[in-house]
Amino acid sequence: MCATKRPGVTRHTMIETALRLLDEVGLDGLTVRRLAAELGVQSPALYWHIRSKQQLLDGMAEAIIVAAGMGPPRDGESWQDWLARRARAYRRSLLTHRDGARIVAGAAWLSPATIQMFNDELSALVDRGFTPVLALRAIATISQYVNGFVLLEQAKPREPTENPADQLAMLAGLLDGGASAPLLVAIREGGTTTGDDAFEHGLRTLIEGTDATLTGVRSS
Amino acid sequence: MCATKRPGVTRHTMIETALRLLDEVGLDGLTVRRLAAELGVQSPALYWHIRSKQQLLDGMAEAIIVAAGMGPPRDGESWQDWLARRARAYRRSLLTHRDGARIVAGAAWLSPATIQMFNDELSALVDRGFTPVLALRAIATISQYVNGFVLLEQAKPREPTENPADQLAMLAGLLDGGASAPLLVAIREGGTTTGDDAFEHGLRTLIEGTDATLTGVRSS
DNA sequence: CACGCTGCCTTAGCAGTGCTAAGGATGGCT
DNA sequence: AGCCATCCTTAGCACTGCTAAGGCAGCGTG
Repeated sequence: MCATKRPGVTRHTMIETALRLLDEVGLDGLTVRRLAAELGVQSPALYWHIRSKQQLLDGMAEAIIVAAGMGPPRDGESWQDWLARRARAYRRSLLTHRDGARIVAGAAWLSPATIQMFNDELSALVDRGFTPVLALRAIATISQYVNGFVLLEQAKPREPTENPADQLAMLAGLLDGGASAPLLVAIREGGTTTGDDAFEHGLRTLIEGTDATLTGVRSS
Repeated sequence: MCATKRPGVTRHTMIETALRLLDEVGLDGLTVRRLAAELGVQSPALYWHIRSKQQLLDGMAEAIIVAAGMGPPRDGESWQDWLARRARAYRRSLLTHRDGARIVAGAAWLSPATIQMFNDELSALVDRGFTPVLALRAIATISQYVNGFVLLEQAKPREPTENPADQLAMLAGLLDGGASAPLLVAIREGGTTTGDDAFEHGLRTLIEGTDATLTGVRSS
């Protein structure tokens, strides 16, 4: 296998170049013609290597997932630490490329290797006291959270939100409680719905909740 | 305000019709021309009422959010019950329309009324012992989870997944542990990553985690 | 050596997209 | 009656993903 004879462009270079191009122009600007130009060929040439653009996007999604380097926990690592590390790695990988979350959200991933890895991860959780169903749901829930989180995080600011201070003032005029409205207080005290702090909060919440569920199951 | 003179099509009817059309043709099939035809006009006529298609999608997103009927808790409702009810209502509303999650995920919502409601919700949580930042993050985290969950839930099955049993058998051949691979056991025991049960699991996890965080803050 | 065959790429073009420009019709107001 | 704002039309631009058909290299075989 892996018999790359000597074509100027392969599936692999396509995906690599597409991911690089993605950071420049964003998902909406990533057209087949633009990618072809970047590869030094005409656009229909790409359809020799892929069946459709969606197939290319699927490949990019898998590359992003693989790049996260997830997998079973290390020796001696608690499942809490591992799940947190895994979630952070996943988010990092999504954030690495512009619109990364949108790409994996719109893909029908599931390469055999990914499934195998997923299964290994479940095994690790089962070894640590999870039932198979609980393990599946724990990982799925966290993944769904990370996906949803980064998706909002990468949502383009529709209008470059002029001055943040102005915006706060506008909110104060709008809301009932004036400057003491909880939303304003929260924002003033550094509360955000994106960024590392907000992510860590949600992640901690999920892991603590999983912990509660797990001990509940054990004691029953 | 509300001076609808007598145009054949208004912003409101556009959004309503677009949502109905969405269920038929999906987000990818929802074109301006198709919508115009549905309204009995030519496509450029719509641009008298909206500046761009994205603006239409934003309107649809807000309609979906408003239709969820969220808002502050009822009298005597615990914050746990309320957050759960809110999350379920949100998911229901997203599921009501095909590709609903994709639409709200791609929108820059935030109408003044929505912000006001959001602020009221924070107030309710603050009344029940949350700090403003904690309240903001609790609601944001849950919303992000719901969004991510339904997004995957509504992801189109790329190929209509022939026979489920065949697929299970194929997985069994693929995975290391054979038929006893944790992933297979989980699936066989009714574990899914979409559907009501999976959703309730993640929701419970999040609320229990929030509970833990809250009591942790209180006791410190 | 000439042949044909396969792999990779080209040119040309189709159907469809969001959106704009310019003008026509219809009504209410002065 | 005349004007003007409102709402819709026709025509068309630049662009999209994708297909059809052909060309041109390099290979193995007669």
